[in-house]
Amino acid sequence: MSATLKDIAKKVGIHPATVSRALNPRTAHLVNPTTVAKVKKAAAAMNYLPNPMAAGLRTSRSHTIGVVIPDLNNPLFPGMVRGIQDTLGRAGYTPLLVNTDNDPDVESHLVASLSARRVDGFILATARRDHPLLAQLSEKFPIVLINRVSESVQLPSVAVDEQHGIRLAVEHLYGLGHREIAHIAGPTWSSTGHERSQAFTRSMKDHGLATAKRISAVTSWSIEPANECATRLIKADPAITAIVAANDQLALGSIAAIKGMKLRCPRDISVVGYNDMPFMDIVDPPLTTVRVPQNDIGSEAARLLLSMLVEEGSTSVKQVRLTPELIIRSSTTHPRVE
Amino acid sequence: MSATLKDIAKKVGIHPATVSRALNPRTAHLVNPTTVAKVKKAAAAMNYLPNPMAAGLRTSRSHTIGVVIPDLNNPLFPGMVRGIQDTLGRAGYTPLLVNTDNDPDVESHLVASLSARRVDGFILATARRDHPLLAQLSEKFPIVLINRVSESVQLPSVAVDEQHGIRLAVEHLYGLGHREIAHIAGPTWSSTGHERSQAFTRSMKDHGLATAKRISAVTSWSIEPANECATRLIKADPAITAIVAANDQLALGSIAAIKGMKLRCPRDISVVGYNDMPFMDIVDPPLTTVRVPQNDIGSEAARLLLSMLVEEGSTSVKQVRLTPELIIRSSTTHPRVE
DNA sequence: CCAGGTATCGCAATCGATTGCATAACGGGA
DNA sequence: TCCCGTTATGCAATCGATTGCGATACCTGG
Repeated sequence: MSATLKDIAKKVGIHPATVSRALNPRTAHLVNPTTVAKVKKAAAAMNYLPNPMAAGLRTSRSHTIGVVIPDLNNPLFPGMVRGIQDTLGRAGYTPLLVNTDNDPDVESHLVASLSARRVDGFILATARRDHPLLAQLSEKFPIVLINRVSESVQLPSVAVDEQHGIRLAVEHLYGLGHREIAHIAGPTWSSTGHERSQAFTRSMKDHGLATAKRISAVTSWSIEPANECATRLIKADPAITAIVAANDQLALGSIAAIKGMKLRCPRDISVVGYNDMPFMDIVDPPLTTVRVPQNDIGSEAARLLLSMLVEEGSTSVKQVRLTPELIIRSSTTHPRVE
Repeated sequence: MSATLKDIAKKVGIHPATVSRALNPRTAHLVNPTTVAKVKKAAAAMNYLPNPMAAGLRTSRSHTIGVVIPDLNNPLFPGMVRGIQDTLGRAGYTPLLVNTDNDPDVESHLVASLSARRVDGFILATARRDHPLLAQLSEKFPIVLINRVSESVQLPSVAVDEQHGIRLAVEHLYGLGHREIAHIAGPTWSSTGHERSQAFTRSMKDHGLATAKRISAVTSWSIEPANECATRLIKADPAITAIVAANDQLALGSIAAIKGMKLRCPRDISVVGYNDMPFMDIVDPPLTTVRVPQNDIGSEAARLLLSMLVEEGSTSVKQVRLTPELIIRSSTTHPRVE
């Protein structure tokens, strides 16, 4: 089928081993520059493509990275995947992408199947605050967490400065005149949900505002539960003039709740989201939200993992935090004066 | 590291070849059932995982499929990817996902890199009506096209019955009383754009409606060009009361155009989209659109490719068409009576 | 002119699973 | 009893690239 090292060797009249060395940049200095040139020409002429299985079998490195995503349909993730693919591809690595549907059983099954494929490392976006799988997995593979972090194990990660992001949201609302601000928190098992909730409390306190009974957590990152949650919150406390949602889906659910109660957003209640997923600029109303650098998270994580792959020894655990940015649109305005 | 066939063989006291046969369902009948049992138990005990590189090297099959997507950020595709992953995974295959950004150069580069990885086949969502790469690629690999089809080469494909989808849209508008209907067509280089445009003309003719100067094609599947295009169309022909857009992005662009001209959708002009991407139910206004079975397209394509992988010989080219469905929301209503 | 490098390259083993062929054991029919 | 056909298993080659080790040739300084 495709040309092999042996074919090239025969053509040039040298030994396959020399061809291998000539073609490998790391060992090319061991072979005469003129023969390197001849080999390269021959290789190009026969359009030689190295067989990764043969190389991988010998070196036991597949040049392959397992990328585990909770839900690809969540528009937050494709951006990260893009970043991962780009920088991984540039380094000669191929990502193997899988979906867990937020199901731990599915996850462990898929991780097992990726291990069977002998991936060289993992990028995981599925971390829970306390995640049993992570500890044992991190002993066998280099791992980088993205978007979320783990509290049970210290692992390399690339995430967002949640404190900063939430502060941006709160200060924006405060600046508009809001004082009665509520928070629809994400699931408590996820670090993002937890951190953003904590950050909300802190930011409010910084402004001398209380949060008692103003925080309600949802059990999944989706619209419907947020709708119910926000409805309950508003009914229990009609003084609320603004909501900080822990992500865009929850913001959309909150807006649905507001509409469902025959109120208007932002006239009656302002809403701020988090993530800035695609199309958040054209929903009704266009969502004010905290934009996270999705692409950068992905590429940064890939870079981090690649560096771990070369320098095996270093035990330092790098934990990167990227800075989010507030995107002001039309779901926020001054509180109504009555 | 991980246990090998030899390890198991030593433990059970037999030859590695026998272990291989015992573990392979296709050859297990060649070995004594009792030793099969012993081998399986030992394999499980040592939690043996076959090395796909070694197997692939010998058999020259990687159990890997290249999946080429134009743009993962387009919410249409993650659904298909899901379908592909599920049925491919069930069969022991792993998809290798790549993004081309709709750039032919990037595409050929990525396809080359997937070839180098020795994928067993391709699923391509990037087909153009006349696609030079496809012919040569299809000689070397089994290929299935999804979403789009190719006209220059007859290739297996899984797509949508565009005629039916567009007819649903036109009949819906016609039923509401619209007669002055325009079409924002997709890029002419894509089969979907072309077919939907043709289908629009045919469906209009079936109702005795003319389409002269009522069709305008855009050069990329994105919002901004559609905005300009729709603006031009409406300015040139203010009698228009409804627009059939060739996909949801174009519909969103059309709605932006309508708003930009201080008109209202659907009061002044109704708009129908195509695809039913996520969140189309919460944009402003919620979009009436033709829903395509994204998951089914993916899983059907995977099934098709898998069947091609087993029965090498058959030269029949299966071309599947799935039936779309109209989702009526709030971007369409009766035309205004003036 | 020779010893000790150094540059260049060949040899052969190796990674782990697969598979055609050979061998051995066994059972039944003539 | 002998032969032949199963059944079960072993043997060894093979896939293609990598790499430690050894061999050769050449070069330089003493």
